[in-house]
Amino acid sequence: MPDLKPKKRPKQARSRASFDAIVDAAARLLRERDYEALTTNRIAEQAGVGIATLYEFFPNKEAVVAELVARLMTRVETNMEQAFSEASGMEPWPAVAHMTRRAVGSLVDERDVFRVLLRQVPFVPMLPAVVETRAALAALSQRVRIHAAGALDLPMPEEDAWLISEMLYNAILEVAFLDVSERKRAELTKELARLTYRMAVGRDPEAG
Amino acid sequence: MPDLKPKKRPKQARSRASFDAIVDAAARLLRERDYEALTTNRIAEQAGVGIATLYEFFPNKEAVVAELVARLMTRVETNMEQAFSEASGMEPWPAVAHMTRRAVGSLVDERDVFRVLLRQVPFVPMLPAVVETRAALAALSQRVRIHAAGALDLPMPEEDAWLISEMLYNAILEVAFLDVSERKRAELTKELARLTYRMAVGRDPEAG
DNA sequence: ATATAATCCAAGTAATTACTCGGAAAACTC
DNA sequence: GAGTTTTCCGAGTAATTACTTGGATTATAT
Repeated sequence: MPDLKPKKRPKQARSRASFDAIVDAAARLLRERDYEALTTNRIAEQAGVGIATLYEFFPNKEAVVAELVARLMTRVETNMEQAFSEASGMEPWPAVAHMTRRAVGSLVDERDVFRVLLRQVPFVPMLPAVVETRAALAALSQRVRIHAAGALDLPMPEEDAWLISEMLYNAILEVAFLDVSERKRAELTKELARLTYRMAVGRDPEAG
Repeated sequence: MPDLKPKKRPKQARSRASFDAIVDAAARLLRERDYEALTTNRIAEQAGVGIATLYEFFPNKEAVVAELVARLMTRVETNMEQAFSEASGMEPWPAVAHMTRRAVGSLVDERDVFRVLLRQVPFVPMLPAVVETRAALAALSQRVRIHAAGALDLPMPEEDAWLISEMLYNAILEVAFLDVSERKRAELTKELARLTYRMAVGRDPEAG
């Protein structure tokens, strides 16, 4: 694995602009092409800086991608933490619906970038920012299961929570990546929350 | 998209061996390295044939990968069809458990290859063989839902079936990819089947 | 046996890649 | 304003890539 940290943080306003332009350019390129087409020379060109300027701040191509992922994920994390605290006062079913909605919502704007990063770039799913966000989803499903224990509890609490969070995570991605109207996406998101609740609790949220 | 069909099928035994050696070599390389490291020259070298021999049968690198995917997926499809017919006489819950077990089982042997192909190679998830197998999973979840209608039916049958199959598909992959004992994998697989049943039917398979 | 078709291949090519070099220009420090 | 640090960059490089060429070798057909 190559070094994924920027080799130098910009210290002046001018270079901070270059640094940001490089990261933004990488995102812009991923919006329109595959990861395969993402080259350092193209990033620099798109960013309007010389290729040597890119290597002034990043040790290699992967570090640029890692920085982009970090930026995207902090937005997602902020969103999720906020949603989590909002949901803390809710009943289990509205809480799950709310969290699911926010999770999908925090991905849709940049869905093309997320799709390439999370589904094509080998090292991205292993990045701390991504791993931590997935862990938060596992915590959520644990919490729902405890708060609203079903008629029959699940026999393997940890494993089931892990499975539920894996399924939820992947389905959130799929729903966010879909190219449908926002109305349709909202419907699918609600159904996804319902299915998650069914898994965790063992009965439908609208059942007696 | 490049042409994914082999440019020429081998007609003699000698060339059939070369053809197979090329596909096998690609699989062998993917077992140990990323897709990025899969090059035509390396494939030919691993296969013990000249690079020009590879291009005698395949128009490009992607066609080799597509042929490998086709071979891997026919084995999965055969497995699934057999499992499907076996499950046709069963009650819904044993049927789901059986199908899930077979799905995971048909991936584990080549999990390293499947992981790279399905999670890193952009065009593989769109290949007909893969799309068709996923469609079969959607049909399964539909069937379970109808056969064992829950206390409260799902409000959006098609969308819910799609969501369930997406979640099941991804979870099957995750469970198959895990590096755990076969005993642990069997436990996880059963729990996955249970969660799927909960989603589709709205109650636990062991509940009254 | 001869002609035809299938199979093989090592060396080579053109393009692309990630990344470096050597130094100029601009911005801070005192 | 002299000196120091930061920022910038385009030309260049070494390595790697997918793929071609031109022909040799082997099998099949008649």
